[in-house]
Amino acid sequence: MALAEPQKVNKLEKRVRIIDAAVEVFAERGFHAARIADIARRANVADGTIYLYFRNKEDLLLCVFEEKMEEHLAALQAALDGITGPLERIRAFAHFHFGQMRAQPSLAQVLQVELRQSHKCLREYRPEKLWQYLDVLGEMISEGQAAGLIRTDLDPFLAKWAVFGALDEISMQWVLARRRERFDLDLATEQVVEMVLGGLVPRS
Amino acid sequence: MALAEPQKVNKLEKRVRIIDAAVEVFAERGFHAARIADIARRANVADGTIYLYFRNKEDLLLCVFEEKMEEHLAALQAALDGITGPLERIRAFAHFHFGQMRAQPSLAQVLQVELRQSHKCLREYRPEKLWQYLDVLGEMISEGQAAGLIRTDLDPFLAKWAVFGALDEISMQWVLARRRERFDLDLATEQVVEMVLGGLVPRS
Amino acid sequence: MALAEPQKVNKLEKRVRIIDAAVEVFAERGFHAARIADIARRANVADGTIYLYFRNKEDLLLCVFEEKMEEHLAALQAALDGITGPLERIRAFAHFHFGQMRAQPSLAQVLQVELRQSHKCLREYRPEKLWQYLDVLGEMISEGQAAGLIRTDLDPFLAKWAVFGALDEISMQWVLARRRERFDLDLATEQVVEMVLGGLVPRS
Amino acid sequence: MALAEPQKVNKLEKRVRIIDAAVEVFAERGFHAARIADIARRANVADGTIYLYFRNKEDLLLCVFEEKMEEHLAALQAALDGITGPLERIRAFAHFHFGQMRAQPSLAQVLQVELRQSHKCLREYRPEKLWQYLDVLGEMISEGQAAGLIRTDLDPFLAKWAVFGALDEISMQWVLARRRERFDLDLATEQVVEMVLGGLVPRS
DNA sequence: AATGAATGAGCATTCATTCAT
DNA sequence: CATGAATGAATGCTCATTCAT
Repeated sequence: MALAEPQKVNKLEKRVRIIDAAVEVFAERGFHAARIADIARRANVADGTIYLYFRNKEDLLLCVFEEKMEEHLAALQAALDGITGPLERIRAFAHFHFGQMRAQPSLAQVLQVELRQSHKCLREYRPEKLWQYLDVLGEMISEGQAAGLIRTDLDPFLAKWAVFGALDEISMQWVLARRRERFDLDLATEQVVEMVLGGLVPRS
Repeated sequence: MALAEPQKVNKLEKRVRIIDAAVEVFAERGFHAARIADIARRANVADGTIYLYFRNKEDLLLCVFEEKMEEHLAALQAALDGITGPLERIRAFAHFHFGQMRAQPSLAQVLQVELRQSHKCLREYRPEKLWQYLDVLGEMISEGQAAGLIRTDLDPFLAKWAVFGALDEISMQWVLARRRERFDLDLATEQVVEMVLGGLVPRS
Repeated sequence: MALAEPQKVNKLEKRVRIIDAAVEVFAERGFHAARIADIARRANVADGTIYLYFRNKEDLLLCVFEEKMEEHLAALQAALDGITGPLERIRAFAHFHFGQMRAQPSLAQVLQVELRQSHKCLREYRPEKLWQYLDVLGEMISEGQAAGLIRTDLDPFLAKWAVFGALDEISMQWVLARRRERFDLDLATEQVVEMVLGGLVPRS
Repeated sequence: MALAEPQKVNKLEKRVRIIDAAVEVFAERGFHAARIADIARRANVADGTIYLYFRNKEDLLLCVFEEKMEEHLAALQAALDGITGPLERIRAFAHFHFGQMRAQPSLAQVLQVELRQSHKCLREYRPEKLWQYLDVLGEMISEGQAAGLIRTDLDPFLAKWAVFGALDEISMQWVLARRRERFDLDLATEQVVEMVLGGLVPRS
C-alpha cells in the first residue's frame, strides 16, 4: 500500500492542526469571541490559509462538529463492540459518554456549549451526526423494548432524548464546574446510569 | 385602592416593554445578531432609552433572565401550592415546566438557548435564579428520600440535575422542532414524568 | 436704590452657579469630556435648566470666557489704578496676571487651555475680551514709546503679543506643573518682568 | 546603494501617507471633529488600515507629534550646524522656528493647537520631544550665561520658556491670522529676536 | 499552496438637546 | 421657570474575509 504523497499528508496535517486549534480556541473564548487570527496563530498558519480549508468561520465550527463527532461515533462503535444486551449497552454508552468528556474536555465544551448557541446562521444547521449518536441510543432502547427489558409504553424518540438530556446535563455541570476535582465523575456516571435504567425498565 | 402615579407607571411600563421586546428579538435572532436598534423599535422607544434602564446589551439579557426567572419561580410556587407528596410535587414540577414553555416559547428559547451560549462575559454569570429553580426540585427529592419514596443511594445534587436535564432536553427538542404541531407535548410530559419517577423510586 | 426682586436675584444666582460649575468641570475634565449633566449636578440644577440660560454647551464656554474675562478686566483696571509710568504699569500688569492665575487656577486653566483648543465651532470665535486685555498692554507700550522709555522701532502689535506670550507660557507651565509647590511663582514673576522689560527698553 | 524591498517601502509609504493626512485633517477640523474616515480617505487607505499602524485615534495624534517633532529636531540641528556664539544661535533658533512654521502651517497648527487641548487622555502625555526642543534653547542660554553674554541672574528654565512663549505666541497669531499676507513674518521674526535678546543680555 | 496586509461593513454606546409636565 | 426622561444622530473600532504576491 502506497503512502499518500507528502503534499497530501501535509495538507491533511494542516487541516487537522486548524481543527484542533479551533477546538481549543472555541472552548477557551467561545465561538463569537474566538478570532480567526487566534486560531491561525495556534495552528501555526496564516489567517488566509484557514480559508483554503474552510469556507468561513461558521463552516469551521460545523466541520469541527462533523469531524469530531465522526471520530466520536467511531470510538463509540469500538467501545460498544462485543457488548450485548440492551441494558448493558446503554450502560456502556453512558460510560463512554462520560469517558470521552473527561478525555477531551475542550471538545466536550465546544460540542455542548457552542453548538447550542444561537448564532443566527447556525439555526439552520441540522446536526445529523448528533442524531446518529442519539440513534445508537434509540436503537438500544428499541431493542430493549423488543426484548421486554424496557417499558414498551415509552416513545423511543422521547426516551432517547430524555436519557441523553440526563447524561448531557450532568456533563454540562462537570464542564462548567469551578473545581472539577471535587466532582466525582465516576460516582456521577454510576448514579446517572442507575436513574436512567430505573426510568426505562418496567416497574415490577 | 390608590393607583400608582402615572409617571411611575409609565416608567415601569417602559422597562417592561423593553424586556418583552428583548425576549422576542433575542429569541428570533439570538443574542449576538440582535441589535439594540431592533429591540428599541420593537419596544417603541429610542435606542438611547434602553440605556436609561439597562447598563448595556449584556445587562439587558441578564435582566431578562433574572426578572423572567423570578416570575417563573413565583408561578412555580403558585402551581405547587397545595400539592403534597414528593412524587406528586415532582410530577407537578414537570407539568409546570412544560406548561410554561408552551405558554411562552420565546421566553423558553431565550432562557434555554441564549444563556447557555458562550459570550465571554456571560461566562462569569452565576445563574442563581436557575439554581433556586433547581433547588425546588432538589428539596422534593430530599423529601422523597426522607419519606422512603425515593432511593436514598442517589445524590440529590446529581438527581436534580439529571431530572432537569431530561425535562430540559425534551423542552429543547420542542423549542427547536420544525413542526411543533406534530410534537405531542402532553404525551411527552407524561412520558418524561414516568421515566423520571421510574428512575427515582426504589426498585421493588 | 431698590433691591432687585428676589426672582431676578435667584435667576442671576442660578446663572452664576452654572458658570462657576462650568469653570470647575471644564478645568477638571476639559471641554469635550465635560458633560452638561456634570455641570448641572455641580450647579444643583437640572440638565434642562442650563438651556434656559445658555444656547448650548459651546455658548456656555464662550459665556464663561466673556464673563470671567470681564471680571478679569475690571480687576485689572482696579489693579492698575493709580499706577503711573508705562514701565511700572507693565510690571503691575505682569504681577496682576500671575496673581489672578494663582487665585483662580481652575479659571486660568479654562481660559488658557480650553479656549486654545480647536473645537471646530470655536474657530470662528473672536475673543474680543482677550484683545481688550492685550490692548491694555498695547497702550502701555505705545505710551512707553511716546515717552521714550520703550524702543520705538518695535511694532506695538508684535510687542504686546510677545510680552503676553512670555507671561502666558510661564503661566501655562505653572498650570501644568506636576508639583506647583516646587514652582516659585514670585521668582518667576520677577524674572519674567525683568526679561520683558529688558526686551522693550532701548539699548543704552 | 541598495533599495529597500518594495514591500517595506510600500508599508512605510502608507504609514507616512496616513501621518500626513492626519496632519492636514487635524489642522482643518481639529482633533475631535476629525473623523478617522476623513483621514483614511485623504490617505487613500481603508479606515481599518489606520489601525494596522496606530492603536487608536489618540495614538495617531501622538505619533504625528512624535514623528514630526523628531523631523523638526533633526532639521533644527541641521539649521544650527556651524553657527557659533550663543546669541547667534538663539537668533538662528528663532529664524528656524518661524521658517518651519511658514513652510508647514498645517503641521504648526496641529503641534501648537491640538496638543494644547484638553482631551482627557492627552493630559497624561509628556511631550518629551517638545522638551528636547526647548532644551536646545535652554543650552544656548546656559552657554550664553557661561560666556557672560546673558544675564546670570535669570533662571534658564524660566528664560527658555519665556523666549519660547514669545516666539510661540507670535506664531500662533500668524497661524490664526485671517489674512496671512498682511502679516509680515520676516519683520515679526526680526522684532521678536530683538526683544528676546534684549531681555536676555545684561543691562549695560 | 500559502501568506498576511488591506479592506470596509457593521453596531453598541454616548450625551447634547428637547419638551411634556 | 424648572425639571429630567426621552431622544437619536453620530462614530471609533473590530475582525471576518479577500487577493496580490
